[in-house]
Amino acid sequence: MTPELTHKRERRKDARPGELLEAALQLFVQKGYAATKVEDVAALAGVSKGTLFLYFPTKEDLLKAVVSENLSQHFPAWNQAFESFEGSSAEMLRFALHSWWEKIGSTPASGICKLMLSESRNFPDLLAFYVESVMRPGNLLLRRILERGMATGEFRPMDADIAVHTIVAPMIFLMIWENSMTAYSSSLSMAPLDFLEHQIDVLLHGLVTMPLRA
Amino acid sequence: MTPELTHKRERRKDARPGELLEAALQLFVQKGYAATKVEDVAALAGVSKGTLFLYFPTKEDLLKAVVSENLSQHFPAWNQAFESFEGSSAEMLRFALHSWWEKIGSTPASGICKLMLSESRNFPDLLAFYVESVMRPGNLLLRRILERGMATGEFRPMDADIAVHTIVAPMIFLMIWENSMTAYSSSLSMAPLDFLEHQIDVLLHGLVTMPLRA
DNA sequence: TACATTAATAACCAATCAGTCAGTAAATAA
DNA sequence: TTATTTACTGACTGATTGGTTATTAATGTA
Repeated sequence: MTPELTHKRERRKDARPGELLEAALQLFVQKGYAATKVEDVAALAGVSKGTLFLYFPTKEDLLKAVVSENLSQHFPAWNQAFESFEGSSAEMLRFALHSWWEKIGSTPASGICKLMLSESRNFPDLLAFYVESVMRPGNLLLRRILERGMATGEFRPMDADIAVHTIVAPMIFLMIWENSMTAYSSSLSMAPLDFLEHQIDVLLHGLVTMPLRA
Repeated sequence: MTPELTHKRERRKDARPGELLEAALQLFVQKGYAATKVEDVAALAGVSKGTLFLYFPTKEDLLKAVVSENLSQHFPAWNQAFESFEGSSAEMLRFALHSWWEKIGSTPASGICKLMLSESRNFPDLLAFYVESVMRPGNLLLRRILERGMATGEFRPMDADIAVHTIVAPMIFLMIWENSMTAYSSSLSMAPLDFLEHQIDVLLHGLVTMPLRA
Protein backbone atom coordinates (compact mmCIF):
# COMPACT_ATOMS: atom_id res chain seq x y z
CA MET A 1 0.00 0.00 0.00
CA THR A 2 2.49 2.64 1.07
CA PRO A 3 4.83 2.72 -1.94
CA GLU A 4 7.90 3.43 0.20
CA LEU A 5 7.48 0.20 2.04
CA THR A 6 6.80 -1.94 -1.01
CA HIS A 7 10.14 -0.83 -2.41
CA LYS A 8 12.00 -2.21 0.55
CA ARG A 9 13.93 -5.32 -0.37
CA GLU A 10 13.55 -7.51 2.65
CA ARG A 11 15.64 -10.66 2.69
CA ARG A 12 13.64 -13.37 4.46
CA LYS A 13 14.68 -16.59 2.87
CA ASP A 14 12.95 -18.92 5.32
CA ALA A 15 9.64 -17.06 5.48
CA ARG A 16 9.08 -16.75 1.73
CA PRO A 17 8.05 -20.33 0.83
CA GLY A 18 5.31 -20.41 3.42
CA GLU A 19 3.96 -17.04 2.40
CA LEU A 20 4.03 -18.02 -1.26
CA LEU A 21 2.21 -21.28 -0.54
CA GLU A 22 -0.43 -19.46 1.44
CA ALA A 23 -0.97 -16.96 -1.36
CA ALA A 24 -1.01 -19.72 -3.96
CA LEU A 25 -3.59 -21.75 -2.05
CA GLN A 26 -5.85 -18.74 -1.75
CA LEU A 27 -5.68 -17.82 -5.44
CA PHE A 28 -5.81 -21.38 -6.77
CA VAL A 29 -8.96 -22.03 -4.78
CA GLN A 30 -10.46 -18.69 -5.65
CA LYS A 31 -9.74 -18.50 -9.38
CA GLY A 32 -8.67 -22.01 -10.35
CA TYR A 33 -5.19 -23.20 -11.22
CA ALA A 34 -5.11 -22.25 -14.88
CA ALA A 35 -6.70 -18.86 -14.30
CA THR A 36 -4.25 -17.67 -11.64
CA LYS A 37 -1.06 -16.01 -12.78
CA VAL A 38 2.13 -16.74 -10.93
CA GLU A 39 2.76 -13.01 -10.91
CA ASP A 40 -0.43 -12.50 -8.89
CA VAL A 41 0.63 -15.18 -6.45
CA ALA A 42 3.97 -13.45 -6.04
CA ALA A 43 2.31 -10.07 -5.65
CA LEU A 44 -0.06 -11.39 -3.00
CA ALA A 45 2.93 -12.76 -1.13
CA GLY A 46 4.55 -9.34 -1.40
CA VAL A 47 7.33 -10.45 -3.67
CA SER A 48 8.30 -10.27 -7.33
CA LYS A 49 7.67 -13.00 -9.87
CA GLY A 50 11.35 -13.85 -10.12
CA THR A 51 11.49 -14.57 -6.41
CA LEU A 52 8.71 -17.14 -6.71
CA PHE A 53 10.74 -19.09 -9.27
CA LEU A 54 13.66 -18.90 -6.86
CA TYR A 55 11.74 -21.18 -4.49
CA PHE A 56 9.51 -23.21 -6.84
CA PRO A 57 10.93 -24.33 -10.20
CA THR A 58 7.60 -24.31 -12.06
CA LYS A 59 3.98 -23.36 -11.54
CA GLU A 60 3.04 -27.03 -11.37
CA ASP A 61 5.60 -27.63 -8.63
CA LEU A 62 4.00 -24.78 -6.76
CA LEU A 63 0.65 -26.55 -7.01
CA LYS A 64 2.12 -29.82 -5.82
CA ALA A 65 3.76 -28.07 -2.89
CA VAL A 66 0.47 -26.41 -2.00
CA VAL A 67 -1.28 -29.77 -1.88
CA SER A 68 1.39 -31.70 -0.03
CA GLU A 69 1.85 -28.83 2.42
CA ASN A 70 -1.78 -29.13 3.43
CA LEU A 71 -2.00 -32.88 3.80
CA SER A 72 -3.77 -33.87 6.95
CA GLN A 73 -1.28 -34.46 9.71
CA HIS A 74 -4.13 -35.26 12.05
CA PHE A 75 -4.68 -38.91 11.24
CA PRO A 76 -2.21 -40.32 13.77
CA ALA A 77 -3.90 -38.36 16.56
CA TRP A 78 -7.36 -39.27 15.28
CA ASN A 79 -6.50 -42.95 15.07
CA GLN A 80 -5.14 -42.69 18.57
CA ALA A 81 -8.36 -41.05 19.72
CA PHE A 82 -10.32 -43.86 18.11
CA GLU A 83 -8.39 -46.53 20.00
CA SER A 84 -8.89 -44.94 23.38
CA PHE A 85 -12.43 -43.65 22.90
CA GLU A 86 -14.76 -44.59 25.73
CA GLY A 87 -18.24 -43.39 24.75
CA SER A 88 -20.87 -44.67 22.35
CA SER A 89 -20.29 -44.97 18.63
CA ALA A 90 -22.78 -42.19 18.05
CA GLU A 91 -20.73 -39.92 20.28
CA MET A 92 -17.67 -41.10 18.48
CA LEU A 93 -19.10 -40.16 15.13
CA ARG A 94 -20.11 -36.77 16.43
CA PHE A 95 -16.64 -36.27 17.87
CA ALA A 96 -15.00 -37.25 14.57
CA LEU A 97 -17.06 -34.88 12.48
CA HIS A 98 -16.64 -32.01 14.87
CA SER A 99 -12.89 -32.35 15.15
CA TRP A 100 -12.71 -32.69 11.38
CA TRP A 101 -14.55 -29.42 11.09
CA GLU A 102 -12.28 -27.78 13.63
CA LYS A 103 -9.00 -28.94 12.09
CA ILE A 104 -9.84 -29.05 8.39
CA GLY A 105 -13.29 -27.93 7.33
CA SER A 106 -13.15 -24.48 8.85
CA THR A 107 -9.55 -23.78 7.81
CA PRO A 108 -8.01 -22.80 4.48
CA ALA A 109 -6.97 -26.45 4.15
CA SER A 110 -10.53 -27.17 3.06
CA GLY A 111 -9.75 -25.28 -0.11
CA ILE A 112 -7.45 -27.97 -1.44
CA CYS A 113 -10.37 -30.38 -1.53
CA LYS A 114 -12.20 -28.12 -3.93
CA LEU A 115 -8.94 -27.61 -5.77
CA MET A 116 -8.38 -31.35 -6.20
CA LEU A 117 -11.90 -31.91 -7.46
CA SER A 118 -11.59 -29.04 -9.92
CA GLU A 119 -8.17 -29.96 -11.28
CA SER A 120 -8.16 -33.74 -10.83
CA ARG A 121 -8.47 -34.45 -14.53
CA ASN A 122 -5.48 -32.25 -15.34
CA PHE A 123 -3.19 -33.64 -12.62
CA PRO A 124 -4.06 -37.30 -12.15
CA ASP A 125 -0.86 -38.16 -10.32
CA LEU A 126 -1.46 -35.37 -7.84
CA LEU A 127 -4.98 -36.64 -7.29
CA ALA A 128 -3.68 -40.14 -6.69
CA PHE A 129 -1.29 -38.76 -4.10
CA TYR A 130 -4.08 -36.87 -2.37
CA VAL A 131 -6.46 -39.81 -2.45
CA GLU A 132 -3.93 -42.15 -0.89
CA SER A 133 -2.80 -39.79 1.81
CA VAL A 134 -6.03 -38.16 2.95
CA MET A 135 -9.16 -39.60 1.41
CA ARG A 136 -8.27 -43.23 1.98
CA PRO A 137 -7.22 -42.81 5.63
CA GLY A 138 -10.28 -40.69 6.28
CA ASN A 139 -12.59 -43.29 4.83
CA LEU A 140 -10.86 -46.01 6.80
CA LEU A 141 -11.31 -44.17 10.06
CA LEU A 142 -15.00 -43.59 9.48
CA ARG A 143 -15.40 -47.17 8.44
CA ARG A 144 -13.92 -48.37 11.71
CA ILE A 145 -16.35 -46.19 13.62
CA LEU A 146 -19.28 -47.61 11.67
CA GLU A 147 -18.08 -51.17 12.14
CA ARG A 148 -17.65 -50.61 15.84
CA GLY A 149 -21.21 -49.33 16.01
CA MET A 150 -22.54 -52.28 14.07
CA ALA A 151 -20.56 -54.75 16.20
CA THR A 152 -22.08 -53.38 19.41
CA GLY A 153 -25.52 -53.40 17.84
CA GLU A 154 -25.75 -49.65 18.21
CA PHE A 155 -25.96 -49.13 14.45
CA ARG A 156 -28.09 -51.31 12.26
CA PRO A 157 -26.21 -53.56 9.82
CA MET A 158 -25.38 -51.95 6.51
CA ASP A 159 -22.85 -51.82 3.69
CA ALA A 160 -19.97 -49.95 5.32
CA ASP A 161 -18.52 -48.69 2.04
CA ILE A 162 -21.70 -46.99 1.00
CA ALA A 163 -22.40 -45.72 4.49
CA VAL A 164 -18.96 -44.08 4.60
CA HIS A 165 -19.86 -42.19 1.45
CA THR A 166 -23.11 -41.09 3.02
CA ILE A 167 -21.20 -39.59 5.91
CA VAL A 168 -18.42 -38.08 3.85
CA ALA A 169 -20.59 -36.57 1.13
CA PRO A 170 -22.06 -33.73 3.18
CA MET A 171 -18.63 -32.86 4.56
CA ILE A 172 -17.10 -32.60 1.12
CA PHE A 173 -20.13 -30.66 0.00
CA LEU A 174 -19.62 -28.28 2.90
CA MET A 175 -15.99 -27.64 1.98
CA ILE A 176 -16.79 -27.01 -1.66
CA TRP A 177 -19.71 -24.79 -0.76
CA GLU A 178 -17.68 -22.70 1.65
CA ASN A 179 -15.00 -22.19 -0.98
CA SER A 180 -17.34 -21.40 -3.86
CA MET A 181 -20.42 -19.70 -2.58
CA THR A 182 -19.16 -17.32 0.04
CA ALA A 183 -18.68 -14.80 -2.75
CA TYR A 184 -22.33 -15.07 -3.68
CA SER A 185 -23.74 -13.11 -0.82
CA SER A 186 -25.99 -14.16 1.99
CA SER A 187 -28.90 -15.76 0.21
CA LEU A 188 -27.19 -19.12 -0.12
CA SER A 189 -24.90 -19.06 2.87
CA MET A 190 -25.60 -21.43 5.68
CA ALA A 191 -24.24 -21.61 9.18
CA PRO A 192 -21.76 -24.48 8.86
CA LEU A 193 -22.00 -25.58 12.47
CA ASP A 194 -25.78 -25.62 12.40
CA PHE A 195 -25.65 -27.64 9.22
CA LEU A 196 -23.13 -30.01 10.77
CA GLU A 197 -25.23 -30.51 13.86
CA HIS A 198 -28.40 -31.08 11.89
CA GLN A 199 -26.49 -33.44 9.62
CA ILE A 200 -25.34 -35.58 12.52
CA ASP A 201 -28.82 -35.64 13.96
CA VAL A 202 -30.43 -36.73 10.69
CA LEU A 203 -27.64 -39.20 10.08
CA LEU A 204 -28.34 -40.88 13.38
CA HIS A 205 -32.09 -40.60 13.68
CA GLY A 206 -33.52 -39.89 10.25
CA LEU A 207 -36.28 -37.55 9.26
CA VAL A 208 -39.34 -39.58 10.06
CA THR A 209 -41.15 -39.40 13.37
CA MET A 210 -41.55 -43.10 14.04
CA PRO A 211 -39.20 -45.23 11.98
CA LEU A 212 -40.59 -48.55 10.90
CA ARG A 213 -37.92 -51.14 11.57
CA ALA A 214 -38.02 -54.87 10.94
CA MET B 1 -10.40 -40.37 -38.25
CA THR B 2 -10.47 -41.07 -41.98
CA PRO B 3 -8.60 -38.06 -43.33
CA GLU B 4 -10.67 -37.88 -46.49
CA LEU B 5 -13.83 -37.37 -44.53
CA THR B 6 -12.41 -34.79 -42.19
CA HIS B 7 -11.49 -32.67 -45.20
CA LYS B 8 -15.08 -32.53 -46.33
CA ARG B 9 -16.57 -29.15 -45.83
CA GLU B 10 -20.08 -29.84 -44.69
CA ARG B 11 -22.39 -26.87 -44.42
CA ARG B 12 -24.77 -27.51 -41.53
CA LYS B 13 -25.59 -24.14 -40.12
CA ASP B 14 -28.32 -25.30 -37.79
CA ALA B 15 -26.51 -28.30 -36.33
CA ARG B 16 -23.25 -26.53 -35.48
CA PRO B 17 -24.28 -24.57 -32.37
CA GLY B 18 -25.59 -27.66 -30.62
CA GLU B 19 -22.53 -29.70 -31.46
CA LEU B 20 -20.25 -26.91 -30.31
CA LEU B 21 -22.14 -26.55 -27.05
CA GLU B 22 -21.93 -30.28 -26.42
CA ALA B 23 -18.19 -30.30 -27.07
CA ALA B 24 -17.70 -27.21 -24.92
CA LEU B 25 -19.62 -28.70 -22.00
CA GLN B 26 -17.53 -31.83 -22.13
CA LEU B 27 -14.20 -30.02 -22.21
CA PHE B 28 -15.11 -27.28 -19.73
CA VAL B 29 -16.17 -29.91 -17.21
CA GLN B 30 -13.18 -32.10 -17.94
CA LYS B 31 -10.39 -29.55 -18.00
CA GLY B 32 -11.91 -26.40 -16.53
CA TYR B 33 -12.85 -23.24 -18.37
CA ALA B 34 -9.47 -21.50 -18.42
CA ALA B 35 -7.58 -24.66 -19.33
CA THR B 36 -9.66 -25.53 -22.39
CA LYS B 37 -8.69 -23.97 -25.70
CA VAL B 38 -11.45 -22.88 -28.03
CA GLU B 39 -9.54 -24.61 -30.80
CA ASP B 40 -9.96 -27.93 -28.97
CA VAL B 41 -13.66 -27.32 -28.57
CA ALA B 42 -13.93 -26.61 -32.28
CA ALA B 43 -11.88 -29.70 -33.13
CA LEU B 44 -14.04 -31.92 -30.92
CA ALA B 45 -17.10 -30.56 -32.69
CA GLY B 46 -15.42 -31.37 -36.00
CA VAL B 47 -15.06 -27.78 -37.08
CA SER B 48 -12.36 -25.13 -37.36
CA LYS B 49 -11.71 -22.44 -34.79
CA GLY B 50 -13.01 -19.73 -37.09
CA THR B 51 -16.35 -21.46 -37.33
CA LEU B 52 -16.78 -21.43 -33.58
CA PHE B 53 -16.40 -17.65 -33.51
CA LEU B 54 -18.98 -17.51 -36.26
CA TYR B 55 -21.59 -18.77 -33.82
CA PHE B 56 -20.29 -17.51 -30.47
CA PRO B 57 -18.68 -14.06 -30.36
CA THR B 58 -16.31 -14.85 -27.46
CA LYS B 59 -15.20 -17.74 -25.32
CA GLU B 60 -17.13 -16.32 -22.40
CA ASP B 61 -20.29 -16.17 -24.49
CA LEU B 62 -19.74 -19.82 -25.29
CA LEU B 63 -19.63 -20.60 -21.57
CA LYS B 64 -22.79 -18.61 -20.93
CA ALA B 65 -24.53 -20.44 -23.75
CA VAL B 66 -23.41 -23.80 -22.34
CA VAL B 67 -24.90 -22.97 -18.96
CA SER B 68 -28.16 -21.49 -20.16
CA GLU B 69 -28.60 -24.31 -22.65
CA ASN B 70 -28.57 -26.82 -19.83
CA LEU B 71 -30.89 -25.06 -17.42
CA SER B 72 -33.40 -27.41 -15.95
CA GLN B 73 -36.61 -27.33 -17.94
CA HIS B 74 -38.09 -29.93 -15.62
CA PHE B 75 -39.36 -27.72 -12.83
CA PRO B 76 -42.80 -27.06 -14.28
CA ALA B 77 -43.40 -30.80 -14.61
CA TRP B 78 -41.97 -31.45 -11.18
CA ASN B 79 -44.09 -28.78 -9.56
CA GLN B 80 -47.07 -30.29 -11.33
CA ALA B 81 -46.15 -33.72 -10.00
CA PHE B 82 -45.94 -32.26 -6.51
CA GLU B 83 -49.44 -30.84 -6.68
CA SER B 84 -51.04 -34.06 -7.80
CA PHE B 85 -48.97 -36.49 -5.76
CA GLU B 86 -51.04 -38.99 -3.83
CA GLY B 87 -48.64 -41.03 -1.68
CA SER B 88 -46.77 -40.32 1.54
CA SER B 89 -44.19 -37.56 1.85
CA ALA B 90 -41.46 -40.18 2.18
CA GLU B 91 -42.49 -41.66 -1.14
CA MET B 92 -42.62 -38.17 -2.53
CA LEU B 93 -39.07 -37.48 -1.45
CA ARG B 94 -37.90 -40.74 -2.93
CA PHE B 95 -39.71 -39.95 -6.15
CA ALA B 96 -38.17 -36.47 -6.32
CA LEU B 97 -34.62 -37.70 -5.83
CA HIS B 98 -34.98 -40.54 -8.29
CA SER B 99 -36.45 -38.40 -11.03
CA TRP B 100 -33.75 -35.80 -10.38
CA TRP B 101 -31.18 -38.51 -10.91
CA GLU B 102 -32.87 -39.70 -14.07
CA LYS B 103 -33.25 -36.27 -15.66
CA ILE B 104 -30.17 -34.43 -14.36
CA GLY B 105 -27.76 -36.36 -12.19
CA SER B 106 -27.04 -39.14 -14.63
CA THR B 107 -26.85 -36.86 -17.68
CA PRO B 108 -24.12 -34.53 -18.95
CA ALA B 109 -26.19 -31.70 -17.47
CA SER B 110 -24.74 -32.64 -14.10
CA GLY B 111 -21.42 -31.36 -15.37
CA ILE B 112 -22.52 -27.75 -15.31
CA CYS B 113 -23.03 -27.98 -11.57
CA LYS B 114 -19.37 -28.81 -11.11
CA LEU B 115 -18.56 -26.15 -13.67
CA MET B 116 -20.47 -23.49 -11.76
CA LEU B 117 -18.85 -24.37 -8.48
CA SER B 118 -15.40 -24.32 -10.07
CA GLU B 119 -15.82 -21.06 -11.95
CA SER B 120 -18.31 -19.22 -9.75
CA ARG B 121 -15.74 -16.72 -8.49
CA ASN B 122 -14.67 -15.80 -12.02
CA PHE B 123 -18.20 -15.37 -13.40
CA PRO B 124 -20.38 -14.09 -10.57
CA ASP B 125 -23.18 -12.91 -12.84
CA LEU B 126 -23.38 -16.32 -14.45
CA LEU B 127 -23.56 -17.92 -11.02
CA ALA B 128 -26.35 -15.57 -10.03
CA PHE B 129 -28.26 -16.56 -13.14
CA TYR B 130 -27.78 -20.25 -12.37
CA VAL B 131 -28.71 -19.90 -8.73
CA GLU B 132 -31.94 -18.08 -9.54
CA SER B 133 -33.04 -20.42 -12.29
CA VAL B 134 -32.11 -23.83 -10.95
CA MET B 135 -30.84 -23.85 -7.38
CA ARG B 136 -33.58 -21.67 -5.96
CA PRO B 137 -36.48 -23.54 -7.62
CA GLY B 138 -34.95 -26.85 -6.61
CA ASN B 139 -34.63 -25.80 -3.00
CA LEU B 140 -38.17 -24.50 -3.02
CA LEU B 141 -39.55 -27.76 -4.31
CA LEU B 142 -37.75 -29.82 -1.67
CA ARG B 143 -38.85 -27.40 0.98
CA ARG B 144 -42.48 -27.88 0.03
CA ILE B 145 -42.06 -31.63 0.30
CA LEU B 146 -40.54 -31.29 3.75
CA GLU B 147 -43.22 -28.90 4.90
CA ARG B 148 -45.92 -31.24 3.64
CA GLY B 149 -44.33 -34.05 5.62
CA MET B 150 -44.12 -31.95 8.75
CA ALA B 151 -47.71 -30.76 8.35
CA THR B 152 -49.02 -34.31 8.20
CA GLY B 153 -46.85 -35.29 11.15
CA GLU B 154 -44.97 -37.75 9.00
CA PHE B 155 -41.69 -35.88 9.45
CA ARG B 156 -40.60 -34.52 12.77
CA PRO B 157 -40.50 -30.72 13.05
CA MET B 158 -37.23 -29.13 11.96
CA ASP B 159 -35.69 -26.08 10.35
CA ALA B 160 -36.71 -26.52 6.72
CA ASP B 161 -33.84 -24.41 5.34
CA ILE B 162 -31.18 -26.54 6.95
CA ALA B 163 -32.99 -29.76 6.17
CA VAL B 164 -33.11 -28.82 2.49
CA HIS B 165 -29.36 -28.47 2.54
CA THR B 166 -29.05 -31.87 4.15
CA ILE B 167 -31.00 -33.39 1.30
CA VAL B 168 -29.32 -31.43 -1.46
CA ALA B 169 -25.75 -31.85 -0.25
CA PRO B 170 -25.35 -35.53 -1.16
CA MET B 171 -26.88 -34.91 -4.57
CA ILE B 172 -24.47 -32.12 -5.38
CA PHE B 173 -21.67 -34.25 -4.01
CA LEU B 174 -22.75 -37.05 -6.32
CA MET B 175 -22.67 -34.82 -9.38
CA ILE B 176 -19.26 -33.41 -8.56
CA TRP B 177 -17.92 -36.86 -7.77
CA GLU B 178 -19.17 -38.34 -11.02
CA ASN B 179 -17.58 -35.52 -12.97
CA SER B 180 -14.24 -35.55 -11.17
CA MET B 181 -13.43 -39.02 -10.00
CA THR B 182 -14.50 -41.23 -12.85
CA ALA B 183 -11.05 -40.68 -14.29
CA TYR B 184 -9.46 -42.00 -11.14
CA SER B 185 -10.17 -45.66 -11.66
CA SER B 186 -12.33 -48.03 -9.73
CA SER B 187 -11.04 -47.67 -6.19
CA LEU B 188 -13.16 -44.63 -5.45
CA SER B 189 -16.08 -45.19 -7.73
CA MET B 190 -19.43 -45.95 -6.25
CA ALA B 191 -22.62 -47.20 -7.76
CA PRO B 192 -24.67 -44.00 -7.90
CA LEU B 193 -28.02 -45.70 -7.63
CA ASP B 194 -26.94 -47.76 -4.64
CA PHE B 195 -25.65 -44.62 -3.02
CA LEU B 196 -28.88 -42.80 -3.79
CA GLU B 197 -30.99 -45.59 -2.32
CA HIS B 198 -28.87 -45.84 0.81
CA GLN B 199 -28.96 -42.08 1.12
CA ILE B 200 -32.74 -41.99 1.04
CA ASP B 201 -32.93 -44.78 3.58
CA VAL B 202 -30.55 -43.08 6.00
CA LEU B 203 -32.24 -39.75 5.42
CA LEU B 204 -35.57 -41.21 6.47
CA HIS B 205 -34.61 -43.65 9.17
CA GLY B 206 -31.12 -42.77 10.39
CA LEU B 207 -28.27 -45.04 11.27
CA VAL B 208 -29.17 -46.09 14.77
CA THR B 209 -31.20 -49.18 15.57
CA MET B 210 -33.61 -47.70 18.07
CA PRO B 211 -33.79 -43.91 17.86
CA LEU B 212 -34.40 -42.13 21.12
CA ARG B 213 -37.05 -39.56 20.50
CA ALA B 214 -38.65 -37.11 22.95
C1' DT C 1 35.02 1.16 5.22
C1' DA C 2 35.82 -2.40 1.89
C1' DC C 3 34.53 -6.82 0.29
C1' DA C 4 31.95 -11.15 -0.39
C1' DT C 5 27.72 -13.45 -0.52
C1' DT C 6 23.18 -14.05 -2.05
C1' DA C 7 18.09 -12.73 -1.71
C1' DA C 8 15.45 -10.11 -4.55
C1' DT C 9 14.35 -7.58 -8.65
C1' DA C 10 12.73 -6.24 -13.34
C1' DA C 11 13.63 -6.29 -17.98
C1' DC C 12 13.54 -9.74 -21.21
C1' DC C 13 12.35 -14.01 -24.09
C1' DA C 14 9.56 -17.61 -26.12
C1' DA C 15 5.37 -19.97 -26.31
C1' DT C 16 0.55 -19.99 -26.05
C1' DC C 17 -3.97 -18.66 -27.32
C1' DA C 18 -8.28 -15.72 -27.99
C1' DG C 19 -9.89 -13.46 -31.70
C1' DT C 20 -9.54 -11.73 -36.99
C1' DC C 21 -9.96 -11.83 -41.83
C1' DA C 22 -8.89 -12.69 -46.58
C1' DG C 23 -9.87 -16.38 -49.14
C1' DT C 24 -12.16 -21.25 -50.42
C1' DA C 25 -15.73 -24.20 -51.70
C1' DA C 26 -20.47 -25.97 -51.10
C1' DA C 27 -25.01 -24.89 -52.11
C1' DT C 28 -28.64 -22.26 -54.81
C1' DA C 29 -30.24 -19.40 -58.51
C1' DA C 30 -30.23 -17.62 -63.13
C1' DT D 1 -22.75 -23.41 -67.16
C1' DT D 2 -22.10 -19.22 -64.88
C1' DA D 3 -23.01 -16.08 -61.13
C1' DT D 4 -24.10 -15.19 -56.34
C1' DT D 5 -24.25 -16.18 -51.74
C1' DT D 6 -22.42 -17.76 -47.51
C1' DA D 7 -20.78 -21.55 -44.33
C1' DC D 8 -16.40 -22.61 -43.46
C1' DT D 9 -11.32 -22.47 -43.20
C1' DG D 10 -6.55 -21.64 -41.44
C1' DA D 11 -2.85 -18.53 -41.50
C1' DC D 12 -2.04 -14.46 -38.98
C1' DT D 13 -1.78 -10.99 -34.90
C1' DG D 14 -1.59 -8.91 -30.58
C1' DA D 15 -1.83 -9.63 -25.93
C1' DT D 16 -0.85 -12.52 -22.23
C1' DT D 17 2.05 -15.22 -19.35
C1' DG D 18 5.35 -18.98 -17.74
C1' DG D 19 9.99 -18.92 -17.14
C1' DT D 20 15.17 -16.76 -17.48
C1' DT D 21 18.92 -13.85 -16.28
C1' DA D 22 21.80 -9.83 -15.66
C1' DT D 23 21.71 -6.51 -12.23
C1' DT D 24 20.87 -4.52 -7.61
C1' DA D 25 21.01 -4.13 -2.83
C1' DA D 26 20.69 -6.14 1.85
C1' DT D 27 23.49 -8.57 5.14
C1' DG D 28 27.60 -10.40 7.33
C1' DT D 29 32.53 -10.10 8.06
C1' DA D 30 37.08 -8.08 8.31
